This record gives sequence, structure tokens and C-alpha cells, in this order.
Amino acid sequence: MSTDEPNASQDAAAIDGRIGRRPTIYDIAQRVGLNPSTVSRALNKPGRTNAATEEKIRAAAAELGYRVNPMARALPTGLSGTYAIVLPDITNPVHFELIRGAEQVARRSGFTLIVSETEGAAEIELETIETLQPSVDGLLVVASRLDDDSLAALAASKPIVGANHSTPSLPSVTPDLESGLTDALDHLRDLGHRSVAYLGLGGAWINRARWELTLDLAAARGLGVVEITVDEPTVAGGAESLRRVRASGVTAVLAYNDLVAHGLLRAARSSGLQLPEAFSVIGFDDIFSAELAVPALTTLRSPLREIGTRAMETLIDPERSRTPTKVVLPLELVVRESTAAPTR
Amino acid sequence: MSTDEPNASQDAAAIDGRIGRRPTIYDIAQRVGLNPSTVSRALNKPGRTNAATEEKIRAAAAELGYRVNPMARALPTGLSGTYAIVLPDITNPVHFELIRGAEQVARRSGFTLIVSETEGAAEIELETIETLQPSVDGLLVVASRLDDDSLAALAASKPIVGANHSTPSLPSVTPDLESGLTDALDHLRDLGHRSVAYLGLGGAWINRARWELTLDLAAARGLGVVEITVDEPTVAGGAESLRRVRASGVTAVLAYNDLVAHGLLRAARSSGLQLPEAFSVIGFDDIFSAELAVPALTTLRSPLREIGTRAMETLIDPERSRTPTKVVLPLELVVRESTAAPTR
DNA sequence: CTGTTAGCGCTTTCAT
DNA sequence: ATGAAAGCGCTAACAG
Repeated sequence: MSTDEPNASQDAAAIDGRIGRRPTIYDIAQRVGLNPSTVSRALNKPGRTNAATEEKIRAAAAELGYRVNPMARALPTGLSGTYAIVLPDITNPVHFELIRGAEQVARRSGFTLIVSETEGAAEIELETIETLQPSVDGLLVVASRLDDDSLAALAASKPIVGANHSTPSLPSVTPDLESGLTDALDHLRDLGHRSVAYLGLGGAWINRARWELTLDLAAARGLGVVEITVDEPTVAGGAESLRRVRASGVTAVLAYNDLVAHGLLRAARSSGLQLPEAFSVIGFDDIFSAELAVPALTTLRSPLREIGTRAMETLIDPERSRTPTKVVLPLELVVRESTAAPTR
Repeated sequence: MSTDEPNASQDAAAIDGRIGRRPTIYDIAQRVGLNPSTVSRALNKPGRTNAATEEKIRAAAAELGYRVNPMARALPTGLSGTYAIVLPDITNPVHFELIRGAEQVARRSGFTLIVSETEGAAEIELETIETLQPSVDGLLVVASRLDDDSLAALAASKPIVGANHSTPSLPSVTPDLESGLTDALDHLRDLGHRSVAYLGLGGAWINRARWELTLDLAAARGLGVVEITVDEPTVAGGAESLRRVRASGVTAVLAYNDLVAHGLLRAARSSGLQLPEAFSVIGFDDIFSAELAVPALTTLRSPLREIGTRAMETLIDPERSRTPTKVVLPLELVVRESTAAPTR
């Protein structure tokens, strides 16, 4: 592209001889014969400037195709207009709706969202947050692996809101595990099951919480319960657990998430097992493929999208983002085909 | 939080009396008795400063917990160290691996990634790109709905790379539709099919390209082919197409993507049809749930992750990002259970 | 090798 | 209501 042949379509960008340079408030000021500070006011503090002037300035800005430079604005104000969401694994379908919810709230409010993965490692999570902090106005941390002290220290410099994870010092939005698990266990008990396996993931906070709760709740119902640990919260992880599930002799399993449940279903099918006759399985989250599974997955539907929107709303609210309020959202048991009365 | 009660753990942040303020290179400079510019050099231009000095500066920086402020750096350099990926729909599983590929390359190179949705609307896409442009060093645009002129104009100000979409003025990374569709059609023909339906999406560039190609390729093989349009590239869209697929009398269908194929499979199952006996279906992309479907989906596997990494690599390379080179990646036909010989 | 200086684009007192 | 001037944190000549 030649730099000395401006044409009509590039006109807006052809300022003081240089093509491609973005117009600044100085260009607008010069064009309308006013001071840059007046331009700044006209564009950002409605009413604090003469109506006619403001109109003229807006017109000039439009003609030039002016866009504020967020970086330049961030320096004096300390506010960048961008937030970050940091999560263990982008490709986990559980996070899609959550990200989308957060992104929509951010965009509707004129903010930009940075997405960053931690691969489920605490050190990477810490490093990521520290790196991102100077350039954002706050962080949404999903399923954090960090302890409360670290999180509290980090939150001292920029607000942090937790999602799918709760810790004393931070505001957080989480699903209501207790009522959800109660429903799931009641469902199983009503079907006639006597012993269930909890297929969990080592490490994650939310997993510990679920297991403890499951233990209590199952005991209260006279249900036997064992914990079986999977290495990763994935389809492969679930598939690998089949042997242990069968060995345990349970008639029902509560999976850490739908991915794990999918893996278990699939492994069972391919080893010729008939489900739900051989054993029932309940997933967690209700990701889009849950109803695609065969048998269609009974699962605890997590309000993923809403967790994302609520968490982001909390984050962008200066008041709420500094108050460690816990928002707990209901979980819904979606009964499909993967649960039935035990055959033994 | 009280501002006049510094404690040990906040020591690093307790600079010139104010708690919570992030240390700057001025703080480091003062601490080691050097000039800020020397600090800047020591931290960013390895070798251009005395080894001992550099060591001292790094030590001080570490003690203070210094992190560069990307906003402040962006102003003089014009480089923000962040890139944006803009795509129609975050929750489409097709984009997960693509985003992840892009994110990993960005992070490995020390860059930050902004993710933004356009809801598949050209106006939103345009607005999004224009808004993001001042704060990024380049954009990765996935499955763009904009025409070449608009894209070319936008790319004049900051580099843009296309993914899953090809347009004359931009570098792009796309799957090799021709060889992929050839394989798919050959597979169907070899199975004995004589007429196929192409289940497409109105509007998207990549859809037009696929349909035209399918038309040519099918004709060359003596296969009859009809186009059936779905409203959205989703499970629901696919399900709704069942009536028209049956009415068309074809024995095989090529779906726009796996989501649409899933919907079709599911609708067929629930109306009592036996697949692949009633008709065969081939998906596109090979998203994680393709092998979870029943029957497991035969599909053209798109190298999503690699498209993401290659596109991002192109984008962060100053040379390549300005050269409209087209990278075409192979598609692989993954034969599973949803295709078989026709029964009529 | 290190210090000085100016400036990136914008906001924000403080004057006028 | 508008202008002048300083400064956000950092980099980049240019001197020394």
C-alpha cells in the first residue's frame, strides 16, 4: 500500500500527512479550533460543556472516525476498562456458558474481557493473575486452585470475584451444592439404590466440598457411599474409572461432571454393559452434549451462564466487588435416561 | 481497609507511605540510586547495561514485587502486547480448540488475548473490531461476515488474520475444503449412495464455499445433490431439518457442522428412525462430542487447534501478518458409525 | 554505561 | 464554558 496516494476512502485517516495514524483529541481540537481538554470534556462529561460546542466536537469526531485510546486513558485514570477471567481450561464445555455470560455483561457495559487459562496449576494461576493485574480493573477467577491467603493478598491490589469456588475473603458465585446433591441422592434413594460411588477429582476445592457433602447427605439417607478418584475431569478420565466402578459393586454413580459421566457411559457401552440397568449415573453441569448421550444423561444442571453474569456484575460494581458476599445459585436435577431402579 | 496500618505482609506495597500503590520503575530507581531509564534498560534490554547494575536492579524489582504496567508501556511504543480474537459465538464447541490454540501461542510469547463475540452479525463485528483496534497489536478474526473491502480497510490500521475464512487482502488459515469434501463424497459414492443433501447455513462465507465445492465435486462423481438450509448452525437447527431431509429422499447428508449433524441424528432417533440404515450422515469439525453420538459420527476432522496456533503465529509475526498468504490445512475424514451403504 | 529530556494520548485541577 | 499546564509510567533518542 502506497503512503503517498491518499484516496477518498482513506480520507479519515489522512491526518497531518500521515496515513494510518489514528486521530487523537488533538486532531479534533485543531479541526474545531478548541482546546483538547474541551474535546475530552465534550466527549466524556455530557452537560459539562456548551451544547453547540459539544455537537460540533461530536461531529468532527465522527468525521475523523475518532476512537478513544483506552491505553492513554488508563494512565491518568488508573482504569483500563478491561477485566480478566482466568480459568483452568478453556476447552472444558462447562466454561463456555460461563465465559459467555461474563463476556456479555462486560460488553454490554462497555468493558473488554481478557481470557486466560491456568491449566489447572496453582503456580500458573498465580503468575497469570499477577501479570494481568496491572492491565485490568478486576479479575474473575473460576474454580481457583489458590488458597484464601494468596487470593486475599492479590485482591488487595485489584478486585477479584470467585466463580464456582468460594473462599472467605472474596465475593463469589457458586451453585447450591447442598440442595442439588440432596435432590440427586433423594432421586437415587427413591429409585431404590442402596450404595453409590462418588467419582471425584483430587485437588479442586469444589470437589472436596462436593465429596464432604455427599458423604454427609448419603449417610443421613442410609446410603452407602465410596469415593473413586479420577485423574482428570475429562471423558478419558471417566472412561478409565469403569473398572473401579464395577469393582466397587455400587448400583449408582455421581460423577464429578458431565465429561466424566460421558466417559463412563461410553466405556460401559463399549464393554457391552447395558445402562442404566448395570448401574445408574448422574452427571454434573448439564453441558450441551448431556442430552446427546445414550442413554441421555441425568444430571445436576448448573446455572453456568448465570454464574458468569452474576459474577461479572459483582466484579464491575465497585461496591460489591470489595465486599465478600456469597451468591449461591440453585442447581436443578434434570432426570433423563441414565438413572433407573437398580436390578440387583 | 485501613491505609495507615501497614503490616509485614503488605511491606512490598508500602511505598512512599501509600499502601496498595504498585511500584514503578521510579521506586526501583530511587531504591538503587539510579535513573529510571537505566532501570528500564536493565529490565528490558539485556546486555545494554552493566551486569552488576542489572543484577542489583532485578533484585530490587523482585523485592518490591514490581510488574511492568503494560498500559504505560503501550503509550510510547504503540504496542500493547495484547491481541484480540473475534468470533461469532464463543459457545460453539468448534471455537474452543481454536481459541485455545491461539491463547497458548499468545501466552507462550508473552502476549495477552482478548476474546470477543459478534453474535454472527456483521455490524457488531465491525463495531467490535473498531473498538478493540486501539488497544491491541492485531486481530484474529474467525469466520468473518465482513466483505473484503471492509476487512482490508480495517487491516490498514492494525494487522488482521483470518481463520476459517479466506479473503483476498488478508493472510488466512483455513481447512482444505476441496480435498476434504472429495474424501467425503468418495466415501459416500463408494458406499453406493447416489444422491446426497448438503445441510448448509445461509450467509457465512465458509458455507458458500462448501456448497459450491460440493456441487462441483458431486456432479463430477455423478451424484445427485440438493441444498437444504438450516437457520442456525446448532443442534436445534439440525433437528428442525429432519422433515426436509426425509422429504428430499436422499440417502446421505453432509452437515454444515457436527452440531447440526447431532441435531439431525437425535431428531431421527426420537422419531424412531434407524440410522445409518435410513440415511447416512457426515458431520464437519469433529468436536469432542462427535464420538459420543449414537451412532458415532463420521465427520471431517478440522484441525481446529492448529488453525488457532497457525493463525496466531502469523499474527504475531510482523512480516507475515502484513502479507496476505493463505495457509490451507488438511481435513481428515474420520469414519465412524453414521455412514453405511444405502438400503434403498 | 548511565543520565537528561521529551513525549505517547488522555484527564484533571486550576485559572480565566 | 473554555484554556493552560501538569502528570499517569514508560521508552527512546541524545548527551555525557
